[in-house]
Amino acid sequence: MTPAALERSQSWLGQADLRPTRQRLALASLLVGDGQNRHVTAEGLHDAVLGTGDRVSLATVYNTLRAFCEAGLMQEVTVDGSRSYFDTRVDDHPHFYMEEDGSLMDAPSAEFHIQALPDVPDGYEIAKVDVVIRLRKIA
Amino acid sequence: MTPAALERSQSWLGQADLRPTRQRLALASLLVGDGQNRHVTAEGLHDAVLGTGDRVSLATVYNTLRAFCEAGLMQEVTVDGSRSYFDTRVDDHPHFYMEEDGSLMDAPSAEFHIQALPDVPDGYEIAKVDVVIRLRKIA
DNA sequence: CTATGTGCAAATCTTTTGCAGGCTA
DNA sequence: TAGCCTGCAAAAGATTTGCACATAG
Repeated sequence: MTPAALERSQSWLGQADLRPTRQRLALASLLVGDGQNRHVTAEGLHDAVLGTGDRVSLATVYNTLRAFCEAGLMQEVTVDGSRSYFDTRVDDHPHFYMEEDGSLMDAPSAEFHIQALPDVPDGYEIAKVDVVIRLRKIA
Repeated sequence: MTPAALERSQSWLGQADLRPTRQRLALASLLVGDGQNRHVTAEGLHDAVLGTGDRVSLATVYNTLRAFCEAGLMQEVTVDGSRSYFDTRVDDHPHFYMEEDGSLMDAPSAEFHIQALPDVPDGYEIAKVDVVIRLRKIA
């Protein structure tokens, strides 16, 4: 982990008053160490952290991702019934989902626009609008 | 099951060359017996069929819903990581999801419009655009 | 009769939880 | 030191599967 990545990870955790433990720093540096947005699954992040030589249990990866979401550092994105994805970008934005390999990425939202939303039933308000654009490889 | 519901169920299965077994007819009549669209979970449909007095195993409900999807009679909708929803309406349309009780319904799509979609990465084409409008009860 | 369906129980897969021990502030 | 974290293994929940029996065409 570079010094810059360490510092980013520490301040990211600090924002949410989460203690900078070894495991959290290891995960945070993979998530925000380079300042880029990431979309990960628990399994994928676990593999990635093992790849760096750090040892973090899968249960801790799950618990930590959940803690990051509760702290508002990440958000969960539902695209595939069988797995949860976690996104380091926390505003409401559309996603591309590659059906081919199950990867998820941000769709350029500048070019995306919803012209009109349907009327919401009485007594309800919109919590969030999820847009997932499923992509298929052209044969 | 009314004669009309039976006939609708039979022709629905017939469209897809699925044999009209007792279990499939029982499920189909709950899904399309009255000509309305339905959004169900496997568990919910299983409870419903038991409520009518018919006996269908939960495994068969799962297998049958999957068969209906493969046959193009229904589509799976992903809104909640922990459960699958199945929709009898098979075109691409937006949904309302009530976070409060986990129910799913069609959003009036006439009033819904996407003005511009982001550019799709080279080599890919859009398979489907999923829009889920999450609703929260106003306090 | 033969290929399809069905039911049950067991297997799978992802995610959560209980609890004993470890570590940060 | 006190409370928060972590790891492990076990639990939990949703869905799938193997296999023997049943049934539609």
